[in-house]
Amino acid sequence: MRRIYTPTSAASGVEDVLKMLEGRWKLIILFHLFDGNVQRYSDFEKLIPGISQKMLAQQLRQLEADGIVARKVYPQVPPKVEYRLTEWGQALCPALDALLKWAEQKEAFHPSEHADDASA
Amino acid sequence: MRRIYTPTSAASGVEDVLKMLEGRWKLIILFHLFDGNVQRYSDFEKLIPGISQKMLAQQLRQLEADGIVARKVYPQVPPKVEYRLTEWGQALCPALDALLKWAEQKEAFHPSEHADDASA
DNA sequence: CTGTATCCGAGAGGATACTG
DNA sequence: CAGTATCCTCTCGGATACAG
Repeated sequence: MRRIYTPTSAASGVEDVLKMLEGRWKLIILFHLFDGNVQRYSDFEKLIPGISQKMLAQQLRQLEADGIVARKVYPQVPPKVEYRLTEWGQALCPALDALLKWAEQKEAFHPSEHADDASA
Repeated sequence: MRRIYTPTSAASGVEDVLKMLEGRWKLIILFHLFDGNVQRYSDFEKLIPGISQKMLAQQLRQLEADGIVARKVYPQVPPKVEYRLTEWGQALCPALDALLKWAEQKEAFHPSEHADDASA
């Protein structure tokens, strides 16, 4: 019995959890929190050039509400806020890592899709 | 050096690959193809009650175009079409598995969030 | 520095009808 | 059976301005 995914028993819960990772920036944000990394709001802005403040704040809030990311505010001026993975969030690292490895394997299965035109 | 994710070198490629998994149904579909499972169009309709035909076909096409899912058409009537993971798609299984394990760990970190009403 | 508020366009996704 | 076509709605996400 190699079945790992049982639709009737797990699907409902799995879909819920999966939704927490949806959105254009969630995974990207999480990757930058990988491995215990701690980032500030402004760090993300630098690390993820394409993201808007609205999206960054919004995604961060959702991640926080879902218990994946922890937000720590330092009561000082100017404000300082740190983001890091919660315990459960860190449990996501193996999956993040597997995803990364999969991404890297793309070249192995689809070599030089945008071939080297250097030879021309 | 424990860094696994290198923004400057991998981000561009990783984001691309990550996009292939975005969308409300992609992962769900993939989970049903887990472990070498082969499914027909109508199987998915039964397995994923909430999905519309449009979305099912569309997501399947994209997955196919991205080289994650293979589509096999049997030239007969009535038509028969089978879907399965490509080689690269199967390389996703470890990640899918890790995601599943993570989802299951939710209870461990957030026990009985919707408390047992059976006691009432 | 770390956000929030508002407006706006694009596209995701749903419902329904139709076809080879 | 396995889709496609069309329409419609709603949310996602970007841009800009403002605030504690």
